[in-house]
Amino acid sequence: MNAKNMAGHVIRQLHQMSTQVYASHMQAAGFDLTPVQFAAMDALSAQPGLDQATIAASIACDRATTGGVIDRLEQKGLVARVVNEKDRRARVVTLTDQGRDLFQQALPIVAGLQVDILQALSPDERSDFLRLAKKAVQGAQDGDALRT
Amino acid sequence: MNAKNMAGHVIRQLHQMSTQVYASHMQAAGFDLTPVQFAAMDALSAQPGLDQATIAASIACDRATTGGVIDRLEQKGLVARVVNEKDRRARVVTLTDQGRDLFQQALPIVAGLQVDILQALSPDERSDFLRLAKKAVQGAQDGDALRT
DNA sequence: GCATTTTAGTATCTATACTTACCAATTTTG
DNA sequence: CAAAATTGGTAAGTATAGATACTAAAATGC
Repeated sequence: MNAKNMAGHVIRQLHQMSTQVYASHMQAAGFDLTPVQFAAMDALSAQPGLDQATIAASIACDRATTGGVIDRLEQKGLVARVVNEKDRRARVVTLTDQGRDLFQQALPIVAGLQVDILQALSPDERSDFLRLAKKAVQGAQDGDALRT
Repeated sequence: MNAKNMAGHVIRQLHQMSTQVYASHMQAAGFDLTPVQFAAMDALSAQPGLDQATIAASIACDRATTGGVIDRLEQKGLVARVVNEKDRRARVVTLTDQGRDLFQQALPIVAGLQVDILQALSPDERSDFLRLAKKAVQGAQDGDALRT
């Protein structure tokens, strides 16, 4: 059994390829937004005022990583962070006007590049792959692989 | 179209899950070896004396990343690095005796945990998933997604 | 055979991503 | 209600992962 054929190795390469496609498309479209930064903005667009821990759960990162992501979004002026008066440990995060605008512009680009990530697969294969991938992720969260 | 259903996001989660499963199994078995470090050792086990650029191509990392990986393996005493006298730019990397031993011990653990990464899928689904994933990676390398 | 280009490796910078440890605030418990 | 446990966020440390820029060495072109 060669390491190159192991599931973990193939998944890692898939991930690298995916971020490459994302980066090249987004750079070509003039956006300075990483995949995780976009995911955080997507979560905030759907539910404004989430705290960082809830964002972390939504984008599947831990609290420390999410803190850094929000830091960078705040530095770019795309989100605002305010201490929650009801629970002074938590910070309420919202998109700024600029953040909302940028997200709306980026959304069609990000949605459009998804097909290019799996460009080598036919439409049928793509939907098969996505179904299996989602099932694998879902099953792991229900099971014991991702214990937070 | 929710970001959570996009291919890129699902693939990122797959990757996180995969590294989690790897880390927990390897830690339980008493190994201090990351997935990429293992992949590098696998490449060196199959072809001793590779230079770093060839290792980089083999494990699908760039030269800078691979340099760091080899640094850490060298610090642990698992690989040795010598300047190639034929081409003084290149460094010939080989597994040490200790590295070879450790790799042989780790190999069955790493091979065994691959099934747990896709634990939510049936055997048929697993092989379908791996076939599609490999095709997607392969197609991207032939195409224009991963241009080195 | 010398200039140009390419290649191998390193260094630096940024961005996930996780761990552990810590502080502060809130909840739970006895 | 006070002690204990939990939770939200940050900080420090380590490991990919890539971009860019740099040095040194080798290959190529003319």
